Amino acid sequence: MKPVIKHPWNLSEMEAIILQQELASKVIKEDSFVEINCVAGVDVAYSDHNNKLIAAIVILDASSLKVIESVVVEDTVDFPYIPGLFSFRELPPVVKAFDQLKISPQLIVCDGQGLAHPRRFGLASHLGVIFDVPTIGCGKTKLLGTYEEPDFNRGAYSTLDDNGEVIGAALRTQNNIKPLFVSIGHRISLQTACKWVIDLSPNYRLPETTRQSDHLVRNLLNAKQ
DNA sequence: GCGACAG
DNA sequence: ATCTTGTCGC
Repeated sequence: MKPVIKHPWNLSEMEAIILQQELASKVIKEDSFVEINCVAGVDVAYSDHNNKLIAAIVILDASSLKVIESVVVEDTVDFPYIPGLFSFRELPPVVKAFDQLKISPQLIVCDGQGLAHPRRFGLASHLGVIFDVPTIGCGKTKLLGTYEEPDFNRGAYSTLDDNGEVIGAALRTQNNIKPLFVSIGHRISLQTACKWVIDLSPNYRLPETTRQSDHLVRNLLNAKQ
């Protein structure tokens, strides 16, 4: 699977911000897909000693949640961690990993925000726009915005707001645990995104997709030490 | 100026 | 992300 939009990644901070502003206009904030059979989960881990990132993608069958394909890629990092420019650090190895996949998913679940971003273009939106595939942003913590504590039962949610604009939701994926911050990535509405995240999180805080890819990268890191 | 700040 | 200390729940 290859990106529809190609652009350089080795940009200055200012160039990266300008590119985000250009690409942000391409984000589709409504449901725009036909059928979702396979869902991909993406996660990236950091190799301690060397200067490497490890990206893992897992593809699950949408109805059974069984893993049907997975790929792990190790790559160098050159972009620093800057809040708001996260995708320029973590997406290059993710794009390489997608290139090796046989199956093309109809939905991608990301560990990182989508619209819940200062320029409304977090990692999930960035990935969705360059591949033109529906994506959902899932953050364990928020980047910005305010929210009311949602009810404590699984499925309860409250909106994440920034200057009166709804940019995402604080969604309780399991009873009595911290909410997950869900936002639109691309080609999906917030309502549909939350519905998918609940369906993909039967036993865990994170969706099974990102949980499985998290396991993959951790196993590889442990095997190397 | 001060605090906050996806991973 | 990773590390650490203390607390609570299973």
